[in-house]
Amino acid sequence: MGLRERKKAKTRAAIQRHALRLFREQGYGATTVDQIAAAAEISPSTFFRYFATKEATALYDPVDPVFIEAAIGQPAELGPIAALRGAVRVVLGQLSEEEMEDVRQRQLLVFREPELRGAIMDQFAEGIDLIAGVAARRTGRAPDDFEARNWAGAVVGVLLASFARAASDPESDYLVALDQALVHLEAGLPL
Amino acid sequence: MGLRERKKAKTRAAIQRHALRLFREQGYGATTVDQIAAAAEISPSTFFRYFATKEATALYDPVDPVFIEAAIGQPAELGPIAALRGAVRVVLGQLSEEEMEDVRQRQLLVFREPELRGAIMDQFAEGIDLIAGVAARRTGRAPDDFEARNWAGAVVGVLLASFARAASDPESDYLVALDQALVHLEAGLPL
DNA sequence: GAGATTATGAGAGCTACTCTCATTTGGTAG
DNA sequence: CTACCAAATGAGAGTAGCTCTCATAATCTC
Repeated sequence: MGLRERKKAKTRAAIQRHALRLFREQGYGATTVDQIAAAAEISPSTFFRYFATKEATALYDPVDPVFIEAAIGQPAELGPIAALRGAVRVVLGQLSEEEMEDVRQRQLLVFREPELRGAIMDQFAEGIDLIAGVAARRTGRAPDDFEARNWAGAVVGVLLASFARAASDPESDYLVALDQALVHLEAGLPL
Repeated sequence: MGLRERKKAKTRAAIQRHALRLFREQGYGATTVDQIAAAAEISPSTFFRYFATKEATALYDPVDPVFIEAAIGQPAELGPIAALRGAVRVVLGQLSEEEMEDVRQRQLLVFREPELRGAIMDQFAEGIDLIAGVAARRTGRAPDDFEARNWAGAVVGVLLASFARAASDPESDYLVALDQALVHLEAGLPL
């Protein structure tokens, strides 16, 4: 990696770090792009070269692709839910205490700020596609199989409910809740 | 209802009608609030007195509250999924051909435009609360019961997946797909 | 019909975001 | 080391969503 690439990565990280700090300190809406740019010591023009929107600074999550990899890499004999649970365990196990906290902070922020909540949707729409794909492959179905997509919708919905709950109750251990949610789903969601 | 109220309702409807028409004709992003205001023959200021955001003109759905009413009003002996399916049947049965088409058009629009897709999230977050509440009442649980909320998350996720599918495949009969999705969910989502 | 409410329009102002162009900086070939 | 090319940056102008204020006009109440 040349100097150029390293500098870009550093600039990107600095923008996000300052952005998240400012969001936490003074709220998302009250923070302007100009403030973020000033804090990161770049021009406002440059800000938009790194992040297409202000939202994106809060939404960009380097963990996501890693998680998908892990889900695909789970042993083939596992059912799709077991594979997801395994992936969660593997990925979160690799994160340092500090990284975990960053992930959690960003999730809470995104779920609490109405302006950001909206943007989750796109990620979840992608999530359905990805999870349906993983499930279809594991059960030998076509990638656009109706039941696989339906199932993926339920998985994403369940995760969503867990995140929403975690955001409104910061005390809860959201990893435990998330795992319970998947177990309940695996059992066919009895009520 | 006095003249004032009637006029307001008419203005509101006119704004939405013109907005949706313009969105369809030239796309959501390419339509400015000024254009909508001009088409509805009001000032741009007045536009924002009726709709807080441009998005809201596309999202406001008079059918939603009716649907919740119908779900609550279903016979008590039905399971929660059966109650939802019944509510869908009842509500859509009451709509005229034209109203159905309006509802469908707006749903497609919202799911197709990335800028709008985001805003669905808030509605779905509310949806989880509402559906969890209905389910909890029907099964004699606390309103914030973990499993009821988890189940509601799955329901919402499944609906989401159906809508997304319908938006990308306009030929499909999305009412049938929606019902199938609920049946599959009721069966515990076997894969 | 007079006075209190409420809806409206005009316009100024803020901020997210886009685009263009000149300048600087990093990589590379001779 | 120099000369050149490509990429990164900053400055600034412009668009559009959205807010706020204030004056005017329409509706409601008595």
